[in-house]
Amino acid sequence: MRADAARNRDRVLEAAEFVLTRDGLDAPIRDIARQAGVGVGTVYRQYPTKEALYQAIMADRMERLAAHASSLAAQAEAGTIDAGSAFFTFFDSIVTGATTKTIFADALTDAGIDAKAASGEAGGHDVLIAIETLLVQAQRAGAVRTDAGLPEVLGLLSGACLAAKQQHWDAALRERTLAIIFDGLRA
Amino acid sequence: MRADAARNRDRVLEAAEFVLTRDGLDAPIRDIARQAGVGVGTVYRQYPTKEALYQAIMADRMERLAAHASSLAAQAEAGTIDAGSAFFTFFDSIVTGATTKTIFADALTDAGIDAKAASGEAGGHDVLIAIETLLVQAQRAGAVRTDAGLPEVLGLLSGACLAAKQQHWDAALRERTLAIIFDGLRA
DNA sequence: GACGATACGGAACATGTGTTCCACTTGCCA
DNA sequence: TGGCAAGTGGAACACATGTTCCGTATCGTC
Repeated sequence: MRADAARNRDRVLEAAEFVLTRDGLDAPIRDIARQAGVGVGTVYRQYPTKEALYQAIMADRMERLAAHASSLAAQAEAGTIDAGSAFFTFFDSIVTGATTKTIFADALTDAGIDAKAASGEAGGHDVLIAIETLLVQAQRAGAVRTDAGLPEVLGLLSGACLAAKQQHWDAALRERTLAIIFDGLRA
Repeated sequence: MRADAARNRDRVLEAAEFVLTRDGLDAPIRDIARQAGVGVGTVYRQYPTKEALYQAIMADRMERLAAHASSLAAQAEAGTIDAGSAFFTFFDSIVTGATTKTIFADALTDAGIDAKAASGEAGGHDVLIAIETLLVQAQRAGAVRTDAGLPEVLGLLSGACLAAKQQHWDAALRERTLAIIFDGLRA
């Protein structure tokens, strides 16, 4: 691969993340290309379709999310933090992220749908596995009711993300609303 | 107004509700016209813009929703049913409706945004006033925590609607997820 | 039944956006 | 440095969809 091609690939990915995060999924490819300072042809050379570009960004986001969740799970396992805090902190951080980076909400929802498609055992996304780990740990620690499964938690999580996104929750409203959800989730 | 014009106006409204409910907001006007058995010109004669058509349907829906909420509020006031049940029943029926009639979720969210725009006193939509009445009654009856305001309830409500819509909740999942939210809302 | 006004249908237009294509440019290697 | 393969930019194309327009059909009245 030529040096300029590699440079452009990174610029396109960066620009796509920026623009999609700002404008949502409906952002035109032309905007992404302009942001990256390249032509649309260059974007299409890297990602054959808009869907592919979107998938690439989602995969990246999901990976980071999974890493965050795994890190919290490991700390909880080690006893550095308690499992309940780990679970609720993660939940909160996702919703907070969704408020500003609107693409988060859709991503999470997509993941949830994937989860349903591959329901039961071999859950598709790493994020989902990581979230389930946090959930189970919190339940073992007695911080979360045991009759709440992954589907319910994902429903609450993406619901909160979607509402936060569409209604533009401020920090105070987010805190109060999450407090209600968290109280419902407790054992 | 000519008789055929009046007949078509009703057919268009009916078709629009059907198609928008089935396909969501992105449904093309042509589909609505075809469903109504008229040309697009006829649709545009009744509603000068797609937005106007959407608003007309939303207004209709909101009116019915408000009527439902008011009816429950009146029953609760009269002591026929208890205020807590009235509130939670209404909440449940909205989410159930959103699962099949996907337009509900967007409508509710829009209403919520309107509410924020006209925040404070003279809340715009009748539905919101009716919901707030149900909420206050339930709080007076000791069935709902008093630190939950209308914004929080609307957030939870539209969040649940949006998640139910996008993740295609079945009845069992809806019931379990709402149980968690309701537990969080209780005093 | 005739006639004017009203309404209709759907082709045509405007616009936005995903995708392709190719003449031109640029990086790499000998 | 010269040559060519790889890469680029953006015009052009394809297509979906909101909206307008007008020749034609229909309604209501006399």
